[in-house]
Amino acid sequence: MKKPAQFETGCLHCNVRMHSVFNVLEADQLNEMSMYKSCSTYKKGQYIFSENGLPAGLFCVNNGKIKISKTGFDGKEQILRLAKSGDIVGYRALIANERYASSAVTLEDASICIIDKAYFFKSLETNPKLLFEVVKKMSRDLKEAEDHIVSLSQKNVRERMAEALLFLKATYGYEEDNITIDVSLTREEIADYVGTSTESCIRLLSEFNQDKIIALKGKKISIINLPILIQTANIED
Amino acid sequence: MKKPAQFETGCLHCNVRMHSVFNVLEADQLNEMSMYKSCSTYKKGQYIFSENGLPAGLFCVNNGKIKISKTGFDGKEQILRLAKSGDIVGYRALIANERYASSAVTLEDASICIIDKAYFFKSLETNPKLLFEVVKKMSRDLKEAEDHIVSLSQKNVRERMAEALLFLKATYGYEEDNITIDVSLTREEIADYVGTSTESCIRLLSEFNQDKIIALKGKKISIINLPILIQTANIED
DNA sequence: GTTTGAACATGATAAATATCATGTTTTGTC
DNA sequence: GACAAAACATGATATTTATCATGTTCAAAC
Repeated sequence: MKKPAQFETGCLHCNVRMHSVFNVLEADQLNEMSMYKSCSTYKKGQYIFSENGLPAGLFCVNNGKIKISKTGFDGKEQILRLAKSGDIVGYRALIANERYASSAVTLEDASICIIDKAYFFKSLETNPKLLFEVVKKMSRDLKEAEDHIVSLSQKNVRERMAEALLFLKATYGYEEDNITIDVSLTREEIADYVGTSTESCIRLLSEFNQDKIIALKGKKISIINLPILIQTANIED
Repeated sequence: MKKPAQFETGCLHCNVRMHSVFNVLEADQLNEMSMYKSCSTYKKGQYIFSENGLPAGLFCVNNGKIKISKTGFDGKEQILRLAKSGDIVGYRALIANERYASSAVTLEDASICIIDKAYFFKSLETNPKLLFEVVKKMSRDLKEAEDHIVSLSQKNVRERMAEALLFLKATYGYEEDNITIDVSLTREEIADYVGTSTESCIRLLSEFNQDKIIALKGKKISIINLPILIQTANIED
């Protein structure tokens, strides 16, 4: 695997800063942080960190899409979460002072910064607002995980598949055409999120396609009939 | 449902304080907190809070066992977490300033304190150590939830059932006999944690019983052959 | 102590989904 | 552009697990 290439921009001028936990920092704090961060570009499919590794800092996605997954006992992957520009990645293990319990891999070429561990901890201590931002992020992730548990436990594969497509749409949004989900995942990756076999995933996508709920073009999925998709997902509330 | 009875003890003399997030507080802080908390006793089966309710404060379990669960779209319950003496309950919604996404119900008679919301927030702001304790608790819950996701997604019911028994043992420990898990759950509740039907749960427990992995006496479950149970759970690492 | 509903139990059956097998298409690389 | 490998696709089959049906045991309330 290639070594990530380096690039540097000051945090003050970071284009995604306002959509990240660092939106609460002042200009001087951002300038200080720039001295303790380094940025790298990653090719599609590269590992940002892997299960069991020791956190050296906090990753912040500048650009690109990331999957956070965990390998089950038989080698099968489970995608736990997805990240995009402005998201912090690998924060749980860092804060808990543990080894990584999951891996992060780029879904496309990406540029990602890493903020030095010691500096980040110092920032958290001296800046309660920042800590609170991280807490809010963790709170969202926990809620999402718990919803995923209920879904895996109580819904059938068809419902979960519809839910997964809605989740992808909510996470990455549409392309310019306003119907195509702006991410390319393999059928296997979708299956690894839904918690099913690759074959079942393929079959269900084909069915949705035939039923004119979605349209397929390679790895790109367009949502043709959103109301029916929502209905298929059996969303409560 | 009966109204919980009141009782009060100073937080400074609370017997479970050192096993809670409040272990980082000083004597004067604990005395102050006593003025903003009230304690109640709950009968088995009473709701502490329910889905969609508004948090009025932080619950802290003084004594008793609690299940935190979420109702799926068809009314089926999913147990997300279990709590015991010293645990805080309902903290996620409180901190995120949201309505409860789950319900908490006592599994046995319990005494539970509630700390005033405004005071708790003030404490978090003025005491980073306390906030950090809450963060660590949330971090553990998130990790547990993610492990649960992998388990639900990749393990069969038999493996998950074995895992659930190990989880119950890890959470509540043994009774004086050193083999009986110190909690009484109905078969339905166990099924609601495992993510299976009540019938399958009953069948599997009977099997484990016949295979001399566990022993059943009413709702009490004793672990007879721990190594085999661990093996059945297919724990990685 | 009797009653009554909940919890427990077990067999039979149906449904959902995984697995296996095999073939086609797409994609990336030399 | 040829080639190899990965990804996609689909049918057949096996397995797992839920559901339905029915009966028994247990426990709380009067």
